[in-house]
Amino acid sequence: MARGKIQIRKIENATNRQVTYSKRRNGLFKKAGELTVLCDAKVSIIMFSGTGKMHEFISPSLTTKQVYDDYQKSMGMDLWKTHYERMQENLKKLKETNRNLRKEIRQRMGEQLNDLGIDELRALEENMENAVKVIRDRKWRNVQDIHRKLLQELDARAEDPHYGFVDNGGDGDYNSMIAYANGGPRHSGAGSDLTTFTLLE
Amino acid sequence: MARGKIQIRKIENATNRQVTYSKRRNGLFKKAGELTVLCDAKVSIIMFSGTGKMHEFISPSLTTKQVYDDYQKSMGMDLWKTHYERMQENLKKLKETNRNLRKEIRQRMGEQLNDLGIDELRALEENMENAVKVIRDRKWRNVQDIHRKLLQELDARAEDPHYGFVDNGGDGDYNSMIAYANGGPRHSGAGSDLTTFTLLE
DNA sequence: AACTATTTATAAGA
DNA sequence: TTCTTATAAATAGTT
Repeated sequence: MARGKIQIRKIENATNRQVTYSKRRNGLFKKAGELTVLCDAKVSIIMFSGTGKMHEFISPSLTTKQVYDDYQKSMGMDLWKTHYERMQENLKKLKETNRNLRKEIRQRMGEQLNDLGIDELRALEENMENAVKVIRDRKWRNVQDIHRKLLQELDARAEDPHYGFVDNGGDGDYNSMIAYANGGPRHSGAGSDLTTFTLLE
Repeated sequence: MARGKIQIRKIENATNRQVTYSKRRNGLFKKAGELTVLCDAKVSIIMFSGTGKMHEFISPSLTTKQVYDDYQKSMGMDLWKTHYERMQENLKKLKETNRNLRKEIRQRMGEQLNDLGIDELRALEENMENAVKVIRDRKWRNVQDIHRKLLQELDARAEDPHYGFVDNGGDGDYNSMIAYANGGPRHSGAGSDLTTFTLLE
């Protein structure tokens, strides 16, 4: 467009190409600025040179992110936004659920009972008593399993001439095992060894 | 830029403004296309007219999303990605926590005890027995509150000549209240009225 | 949408 | 990079 017409095809000389890029970039941005003012329009230009350098134009009082969000809305492809919003809702629900679960556990530990009416207290008591029965029963079944295995072990030793059968005075593995299952060494103080049931953070 | 110079300020006549927008938009896009070819560059233009209509230019073999992703990378302002990733991690943690809380509640209801060893079973049993005591105690304090209020009410009636004192045969409010608190009408079947303690979805 | 007088952009050279 | 300038291109106002 001056001192001779040029063909619109890639400029082979790298230096010329770079110079032309620079000049025309300025021209483009100037035009974009004029368009913004003359026609009350919003323009965003992002460009990368052949060497990867980035340049941008953005109409005053706008941000590129804003333009891109509007662009997505305009395209109906605000995929990202809906995804994001759905996620945020999900997060809120999960936190709420979490609070409720923690509250229920606290109540089942005998704390924070103020919110409960008498009906609810009675229902909770009954439910927990039943559960304790189940747990106690399970505990005893465990003990019996251990007992049975222990006897088998002892039988095996008795039948195997490799092992000598030793009577250690009635306080052998079996009895101590039962004692342990039935209570074991109690810890002092209010703190329990209930590590499994510590509230999670 | 022809038939007279113009000032670069908003064109007041709406029709003229619209026409100029259209013409200059074409000019801008043409320049962008030439720049793309001549300089081996990548250009993305997004623009909105004053009336909100969107138009875009994008160098061939590119997508606008691609350009904006590159833009973010170039700016180091991967605002969304970190935000998004943080959110996703948060979500994962909450779900995990939730699973653990549910499991603990199930165990406290006497279900899913298989994962527990004998020590844990014993600790759980003890913990729950203590909790049941607290709950039972709280229940009785509630009953006593109700009792006390009832007596006050009856006293008030007795002292107020407006109310006649009626002996309804020993099965009045007080006794039925106590009976209710102490067990009340039981529901048949396995289903309980434990609505408060239903696991949340 | 076309025309065209002018203004503007810019290629090549310094 | 910037300046210069001849010339190509864009476009404001008009039809």
